Amino acid sequence: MPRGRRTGPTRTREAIVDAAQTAFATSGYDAVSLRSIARAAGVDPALVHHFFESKSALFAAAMALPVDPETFVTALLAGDRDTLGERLVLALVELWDQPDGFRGFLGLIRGAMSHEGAARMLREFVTREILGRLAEAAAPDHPHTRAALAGTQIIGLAVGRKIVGIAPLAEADPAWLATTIGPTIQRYLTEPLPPAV
Amino acid sequence: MPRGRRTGPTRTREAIVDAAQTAFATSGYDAVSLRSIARAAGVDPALVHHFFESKSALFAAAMALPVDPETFVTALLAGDRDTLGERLVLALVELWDQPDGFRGFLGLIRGAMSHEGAARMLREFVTREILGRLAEAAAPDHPHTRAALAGTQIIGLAVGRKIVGIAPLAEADPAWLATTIGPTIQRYLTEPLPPAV
DNA sequence: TGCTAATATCATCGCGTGATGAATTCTCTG
DNA sequence: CAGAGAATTCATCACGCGATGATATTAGCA
Repeated sequence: MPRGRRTGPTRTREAIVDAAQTAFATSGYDAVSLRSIARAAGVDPALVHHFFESKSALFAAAMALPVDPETFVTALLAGDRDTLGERLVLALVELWDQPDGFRGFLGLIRGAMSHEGAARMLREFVTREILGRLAEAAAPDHPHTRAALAGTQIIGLAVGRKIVGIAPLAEADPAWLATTIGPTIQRYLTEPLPPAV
Repeated sequence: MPRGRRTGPTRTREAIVDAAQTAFATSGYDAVSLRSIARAAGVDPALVHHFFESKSALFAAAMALPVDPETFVTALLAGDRDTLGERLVLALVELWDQPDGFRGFLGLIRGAMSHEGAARMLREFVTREILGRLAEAAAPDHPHTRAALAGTQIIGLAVGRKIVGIAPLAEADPAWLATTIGPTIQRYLTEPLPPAV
């Protein structure tokens, strides 16, 4: 390959992030090498280091979300509060099912299993950016606890459907999942909680 | 170190499995090296290969469960069917909270994120050995679907409490979790499901 | 036009990896 | 008490890793 800068506009950085998203979402954090990302992006390995200080910096960049959480939450809150759970499940599942829809989120989940930084990102993102705001708007009391409870069901669904691939879930219709699992979320977000012990 | 077989009875194999369980539960699959396991077990790396054909064979051996599923399930089914969900959550959380209680299961979850073999083990174990049998006993229809639904909530709880460490969950009292999350499991296992689409 | 900064390649370092094979010492059976 | 087989160590292989630094080419601004 010729050395030196290519002529014309440049998309290399984007290509690297793109390849990294796919790789992290597919294989987690440790199993992915910078070299394999560079290969997938059609790029020299050293370029990855040129654009991103380290592997973990690239990981953080790749986890940037493809959907604006603000818009997402606002749209959900605009509808009927009694069906918030169902609509959240439906929206998430459809998002995950898009080929490029939520690669970042899946990578985040995978990464969180073995990487404390990713675990922190997942924790903060799920409970603060999404569920925390929904819980605050939906019920006055204990928004953090409600968000955490709903988070367990959502993470479990994501793992079961998109990562582990438990058959009845992986193939289930999104609408069916919404009517089946939605009420669980609804309960966690809005119904009275047992008193703490 | 002197070469050759040590005098006296031998516990090396167990030491290796033990160290592997801890390591896999703590860090997942890829991030764990055979050498680090050998180091933790106070053993020569080549010994690991002597006892286990490969890293993945060791992983499989390490995932062998510390609790007999048969006994576990039977005990749960002996109680009141209406509180099955609560009792299951309570039993699982208390099991996970024991220092050595469920290292294997946590490793399995972590490993499942990046390792297809582990994902298969998790899938089959959770849905067949535990939840499948509970669902069959608790409700006549769609045991597989019910087991999968309950599985999402349980995996999500395990991830949230023991891996990602979402604060309100990680510190919550087991009994409180049982009364809060138990009804979700109960619903998935026993209440009428929406018709498939 | 000329200079700087951004983009790109290449060569290489040091390290840890999983795996293998030979050598050594012990245990156990007959 | 001999010999087979199990348990253990050591030396080593080939490889892929993340990272670094030198060098070449182009873009964009003065």
